[in-house]
Amino acid sequence: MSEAEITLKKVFPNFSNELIQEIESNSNFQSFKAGDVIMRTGQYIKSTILILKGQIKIYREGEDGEEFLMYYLQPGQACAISLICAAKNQTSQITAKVVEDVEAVTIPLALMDKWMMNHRSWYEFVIYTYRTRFEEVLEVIDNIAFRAMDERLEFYLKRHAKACGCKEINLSHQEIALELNTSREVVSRLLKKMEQRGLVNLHRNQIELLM
Amino acid sequence: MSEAEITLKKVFPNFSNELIQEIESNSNFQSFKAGDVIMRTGQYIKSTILILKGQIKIYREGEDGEEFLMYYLQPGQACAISLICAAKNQTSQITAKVVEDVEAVTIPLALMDKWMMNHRSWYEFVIYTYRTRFEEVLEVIDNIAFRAMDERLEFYLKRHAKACGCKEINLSHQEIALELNTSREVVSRLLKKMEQRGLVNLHRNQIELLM
DNA sequence: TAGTCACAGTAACATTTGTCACATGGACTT
DNA sequence: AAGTCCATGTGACAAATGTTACTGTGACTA
Repeated sequence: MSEAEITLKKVFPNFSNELIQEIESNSNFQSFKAGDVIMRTGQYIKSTILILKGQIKIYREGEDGEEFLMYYLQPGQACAISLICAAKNQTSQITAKVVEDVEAVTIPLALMDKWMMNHRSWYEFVIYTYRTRFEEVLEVIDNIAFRAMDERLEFYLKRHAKACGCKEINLSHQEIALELNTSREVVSRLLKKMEQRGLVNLHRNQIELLM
Repeated sequence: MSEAEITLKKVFPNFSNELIQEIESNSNFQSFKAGDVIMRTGQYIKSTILILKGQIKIYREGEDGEEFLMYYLQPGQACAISLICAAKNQTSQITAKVVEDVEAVTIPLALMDKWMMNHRSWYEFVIYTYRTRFEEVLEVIDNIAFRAMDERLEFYLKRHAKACGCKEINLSHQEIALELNTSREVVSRLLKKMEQRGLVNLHRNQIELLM
């Protein structure tokens, strides 16, 4: 096995060996820097991306440039939207921005379709991806439909902590406000209340979760 | 061709003849009355449903019984969530309620999975369903994330008119409020403003769209 | 050291939305 | 006709959120 194949196997343990070989011989290994925008609303989707390392933020863009967080992509995952849209020659309805430097494999559209038929493990991966993302998006809807900003903020912080695997969140109030589509002042206000309730400790550019 | 096959072919023109035969010989034709709840949050999904006639409302349920409209299912469509969840033995995260009397075909889980591999037209149908529903859900997110209640109400009315194919919407303010997760008074207030702007005419139990 | 900048805190106010209370008016029943 | 629903209209107020304006503070730099 080549080194690339070993990496793939580690990050995507459910892929069959034949599939991994196909990926390795047909795809591009690429790197992206934090801050890069990989995909943008309205762009045509020509390929999908399998994440090997790093983190990508998927969000919906409002008319005035608001960013509304949908979910994070992490190693072992792929962008559900690109998997779906790729089926027909479609433009993206979301924006993908690199949060932590990323190493990834890009897979051309044509192959994906072929693999669905030929590789059971690819088919299962795609279905699994659809399902989990759909669920995640449903949860997002729950939050904005049924919950007030204070609960949404709590949910956001927990999700973020889970994504980075630690209790210290290094974001400014401004950045959080953007992702929740509210204003910095509101975030400050609510965080202050959370601090009074003993749920967080606030520092400069850092929020320490106590939950 | 049997009568059932002719109906299927008419409502699902893209299905291959072999697929239609398989559906006809393996599935149950069922009817549901308006008001029936076909699927409920937390229930196990054992089958999916292809709609032949009528209309079904898919919504998300809040903790206190709020109903938040996701989308409508119509003839020629299937529930994306059931297609997805069916892959693994999964509980439903949405509720499906019949709006207009429905005739439908229920398809057991096991067959769906088999057909994905054997029938190209089924595979394409499933992928298409995923994609369009995902897009619809993204639009819903846009609405609640970026828009205020007045815009959401307008959007809701337009969508409803489109679904029923007419300009008269026969819903009470109370029903609309439920689906937008707000209160009747707010809906009344906003509708009144819309009437003043010449966008609608208000009658008892009916809203006439002028847009 | 002084200046600058980004981040955070906060008071005051505006706006939107939710809630309560009550009125009106049509449709239907008795 | 009187009574009873139900849908709707509306004023008054409460609560949540958005906005404006200003302050303080730590970090960095000229």
